Amino acid sequence: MATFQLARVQKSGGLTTELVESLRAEILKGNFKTGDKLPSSKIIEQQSGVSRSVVREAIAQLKAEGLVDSKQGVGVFVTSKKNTQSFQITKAEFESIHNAIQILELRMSVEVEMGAMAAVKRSDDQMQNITNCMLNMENKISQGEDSIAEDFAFHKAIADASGNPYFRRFIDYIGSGVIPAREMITNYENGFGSDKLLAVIQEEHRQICRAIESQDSDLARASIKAHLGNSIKRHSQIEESFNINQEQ
Amino acid sequence: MATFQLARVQKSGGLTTELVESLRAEILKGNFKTGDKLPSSKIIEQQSGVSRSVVREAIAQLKAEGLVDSKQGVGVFVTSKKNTQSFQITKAEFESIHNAIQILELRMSVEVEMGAMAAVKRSDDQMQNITNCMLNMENKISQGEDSIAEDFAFHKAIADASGNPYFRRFIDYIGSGVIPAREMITNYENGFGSDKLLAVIQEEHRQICRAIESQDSDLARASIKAHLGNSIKRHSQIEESFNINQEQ
DNA sequence: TTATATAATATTGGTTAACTTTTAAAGAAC
DNA sequence: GTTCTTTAAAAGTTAACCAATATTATATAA
Repeated sequence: MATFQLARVQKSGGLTTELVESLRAEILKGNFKTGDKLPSSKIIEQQSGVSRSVVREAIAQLKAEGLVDSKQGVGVFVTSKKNTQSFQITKAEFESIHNAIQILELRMSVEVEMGAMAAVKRSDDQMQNITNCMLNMENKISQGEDSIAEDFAFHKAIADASGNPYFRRFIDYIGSGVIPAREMITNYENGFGSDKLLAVIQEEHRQICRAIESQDSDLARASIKAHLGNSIKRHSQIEESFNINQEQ
Repeated sequence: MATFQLARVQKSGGLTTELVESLRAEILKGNFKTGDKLPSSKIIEQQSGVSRSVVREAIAQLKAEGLVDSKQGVGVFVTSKKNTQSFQITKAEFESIHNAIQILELRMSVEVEMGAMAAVKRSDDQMQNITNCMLNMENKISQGEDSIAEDFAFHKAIADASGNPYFRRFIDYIGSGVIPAREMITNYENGFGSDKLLAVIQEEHRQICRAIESQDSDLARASIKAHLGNSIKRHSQIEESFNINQEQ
């Protein structure tokens, strides 16, 4: 059997949620391969230190995700088909900070090249659209209103300028999941200066704009990498502070 | 509150499954609208005649589907189930050369950063796996056999070494669509030296291997970019030659 | 010895009941 | 009217139990 080591779940967002994420991570990491039998409920109970109900609910969620299947009297098995029909990320994944960071890494890899392509291929109209989106966001911020949708629109405008519709489709998909998750972050960050943060983000946007406007693909790459890299850093800090709070 | 009438579930395929389907049907039928609060566990127990655990597991599954969300002390609410979208590329798209080029561009953007991360984060075991995949492909080629699956495995091994499961999921999805499309290309290229082409590809793979082995992320980026960039070039040439043939 | 029935065991499925934590709402105090 | 306190309702969690099912070991018969 595959070796495995579940983190002893701690209270934060519900035991079931924690266990779901822990198990899903193990499966996705490959510690349980397709067709493998998961440890029995009893063993998972002991390893994770939770009750049977929690384990059963966690398994129920993974079943609904199509990641595992169970047979009475036998065990729970990792599904074979996993993900060849579509690329899909569940809502719960978007809302977990740890997963959100990894999703951001994927998103960053796409947007970096997307921005470089936009710098090379953009039309004047597309450039105007990008600029407008940036200004829209600036207005919202100066009025103290929520600017998440405008931020999203800015990135979509760059996707359009890349001339490759698959970039746009990818951003559409990833972004729609990121939006609700981001509200959590924004709420968290209100504590230590959300205005200042928005000013930083806006300056990053301006730099991206300039790079694409001057058709400098290397600068576009660098500025988008910096922009999303900073976002990843902020998420990491939140994750760390959560861990510290838990250990108290 | 919305009116509802759950069928009294009977044993057939599992009580939980029955209840999940019953509740999902009610929601999809519109008997519970977006934002509505579902009846409490207790009431569902009574109406459907099952125990609390079954109700809770059913709710857990619906949560995983993104159809509902629960708040402790308040209730379970129907979500704006728009999140059931997914990133999907049809078979026809994969098989069109023009789209295949654009899909390759998306794939390249992901693999470039994925390779850079793999170079930094890889374990020795993961490196060994990458090397093995490369050697497997080499063997297949020298024996004159098809090596598409081994090529795919090589890229997946790098995805695993990146430590980010979303890279692996993305490559799994994109790659599974690319495989059938690639047969077409290979067949086409048989005309002007498939052996020579495979030797080139293999040399590119060796270079990627070396970059990740020496943990040089910049070199990894460059070598993967070259590798997939060349693939894009070949596709472009085929596209052009098709166009020329059509114009004749 | 080999084939088959039987019993023991392990595992998921399901029930029940009690307890904990969170939330919202109703009152009480100011 | 505002703020604090109490209280009830709801989801979250635990524990102990029984039922159904599949595997495995064991005993029995040919």
